Amino acid sequence: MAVTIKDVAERVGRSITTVSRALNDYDDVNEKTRQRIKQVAAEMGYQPSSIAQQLRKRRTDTLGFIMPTYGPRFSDPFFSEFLAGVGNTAAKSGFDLLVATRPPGEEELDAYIRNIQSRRVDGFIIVRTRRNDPRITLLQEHNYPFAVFGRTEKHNNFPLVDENSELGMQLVVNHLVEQGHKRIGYIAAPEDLMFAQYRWQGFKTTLAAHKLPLNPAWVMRGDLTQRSGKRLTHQLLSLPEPPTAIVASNDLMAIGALTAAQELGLTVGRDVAITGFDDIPWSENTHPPLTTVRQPIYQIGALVTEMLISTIHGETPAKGRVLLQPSLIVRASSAPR
Amino acid sequence: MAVTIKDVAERVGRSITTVSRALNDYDDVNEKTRQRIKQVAAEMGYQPSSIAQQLRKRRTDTLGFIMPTYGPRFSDPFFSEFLAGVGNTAAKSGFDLLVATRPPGEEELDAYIRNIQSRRVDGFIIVRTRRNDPRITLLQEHNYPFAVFGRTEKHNNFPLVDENSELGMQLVVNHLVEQGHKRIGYIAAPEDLMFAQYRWQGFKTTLAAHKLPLNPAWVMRGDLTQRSGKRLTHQLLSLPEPPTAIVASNDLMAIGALTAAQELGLTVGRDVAITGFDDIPWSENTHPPLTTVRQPIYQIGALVTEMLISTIHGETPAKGRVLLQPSLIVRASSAPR
DNA sequence: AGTATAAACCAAAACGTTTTGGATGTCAAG
DNA sequence: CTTGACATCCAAAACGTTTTGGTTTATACT
Repeated sequence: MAVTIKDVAERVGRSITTVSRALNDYDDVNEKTRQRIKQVAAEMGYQPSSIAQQLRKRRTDTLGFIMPTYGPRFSDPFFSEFLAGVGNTAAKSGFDLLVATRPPGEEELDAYIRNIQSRRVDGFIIVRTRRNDPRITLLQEHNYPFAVFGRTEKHNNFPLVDENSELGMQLVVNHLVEQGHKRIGYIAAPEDLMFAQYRWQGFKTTLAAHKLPLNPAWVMRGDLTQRSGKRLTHQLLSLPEPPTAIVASNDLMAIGALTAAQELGLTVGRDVAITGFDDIPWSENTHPPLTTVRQPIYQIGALVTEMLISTIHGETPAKGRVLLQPSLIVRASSAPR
Repeated sequence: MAVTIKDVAERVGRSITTVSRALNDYDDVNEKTRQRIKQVAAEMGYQPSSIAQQLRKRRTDTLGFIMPTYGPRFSDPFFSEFLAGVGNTAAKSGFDLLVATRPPGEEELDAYIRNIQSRRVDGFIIVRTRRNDPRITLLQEHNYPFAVFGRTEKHNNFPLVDENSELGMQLVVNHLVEQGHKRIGYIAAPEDLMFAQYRWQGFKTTLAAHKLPLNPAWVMRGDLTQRSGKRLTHQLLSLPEPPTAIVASNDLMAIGALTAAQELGLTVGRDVAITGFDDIPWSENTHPPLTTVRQPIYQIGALVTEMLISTIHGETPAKGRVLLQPSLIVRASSAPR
């Protein structure tokens, strides 16, 4: 068995109380004793049992992150970067990270309930908010700390970070209009995802601001994968009067769109413009490179984690609601006509 | 505060012992009492405190996974897929997953030590083995359960999964030779990574089997990123007598190589062949699509997790050492000449 | 000498479980 | 009426900490 505080206490001939207090730098222990205790503890390789500590301190110093995964071969570049942001920030504040992967739905919610009721973590990080998000409802009912990436329709009396998607889309549409495009199509994200709404709003509004028509036939809805981007683009470009530019609501679908356009013998950037949203690393190296909107995922992960830790500590986070400004990355997929 | 076993006990007018035994289906409690206890527990939303359970049971039912991350904007498609395999398998056996992100080195090893000494997890999952891997040394010294993805040079008396990289490279080289290539270059991975060795071995051996020359000038060493793949390919193709095919030891570098070749005005697949290794999702959609070797990352993650859980349970895993057979995926980047 | 003050230490309680080793009551058999 | 056997229950210990509320001893001050 591992070495416990009792072993150390016996070794130095002091009580476990004194050992504990020495190691935690209380000032009611003699300096010499403290030195000796610290030395012996180090020699013996003593580390307090985190479990016993958690039980006694009534906190776990652990954050929960349940990743919504779609399908088994799940490989979303979003998550590894976000995870790095969360993990590094948590570690900096002495927090551990408990990660699980669940498809959205009942199983997912069960995981939340069990983790709450068994007090396994001190709080949760929520990503990819959905309409009427059941995770948020649940956590609020239980009065459990959490922080969110992605706006919601509810009263936001909880810490939240989001990108300004409307602005992002506005930048995209403005850019396309500058390039002379007048027939602009759109590939939307699944309706229940909150960001789908905001991006769509931004698109629609900006189009209207330019007094450009919004042909319903030019609007498709995909499931965020390349495959669906490709399929829908095939449809769009086969219309009698196809759009000259296609705005996809994420990079993966835009990349699928690139493929589709090329399969139809079109040169992207000249015959048709295609744009994405997210700026995943891949987008820099597509053919042609993809015009897109950059979201600083790593920083968002870090920020949302800081906010969660503040609320766990009982502080109201300095900023309760942050809207980050995205930037347009212009690349060859929307080159001047 | 959350509801404890004591609350349930008081509510049903039984001792906490009886409640505990009822919920755990011991047979020394009256069937009626059990029913009632279970019902009340459910109504009250009682879940045993996982921490108290862990303390008492002397196990955490938690696996540790410390991801070696290079640099802050870290986004390796390998990890999200692997993580999904690990996470889902762990959940199936009732294990949680504690994830951390550390750059290889001292900090990383510290994290292992602390987690071991504070008995935070029951075992570790190790990936991307390195030469003389200090993580393995450490875990063996402490006699701590772990399972590994990637072979090592030590006696393997621990569970281990790897792909047969030699075979993978053999398939690649055979394929290129069939296409008539005689001058084949190589972009190696960092020397301290074990898989770098095996892939290099496979390459070298197969070349020799075909009695083909191995010009030292055609061998470069990269750091697994696109950037280095691109840079090194520039160098390779600028040689007075450049190779006609370039074998990269992972997909990301191969993708960098594609870019470099195109920048030099070459048509990949016709003027020069380029191959990768891993078959990340991206590789299917490069221009041209990348010939590569498929590793079933998700399954590997699942398998290595099963093995770890077996060893934690004190069983010797059914198969202590698994070598998976990769398959060659031929795409246009190595089209017939 | 007596008393207040400070320094150094510690026993015991508490956190919420599971498990050990009975205790109690009932019923049937002798 | 006694004895066993069985069913049902439970008090207490243990897991390894931290914290509370002390006690003891030495020192300084009247």
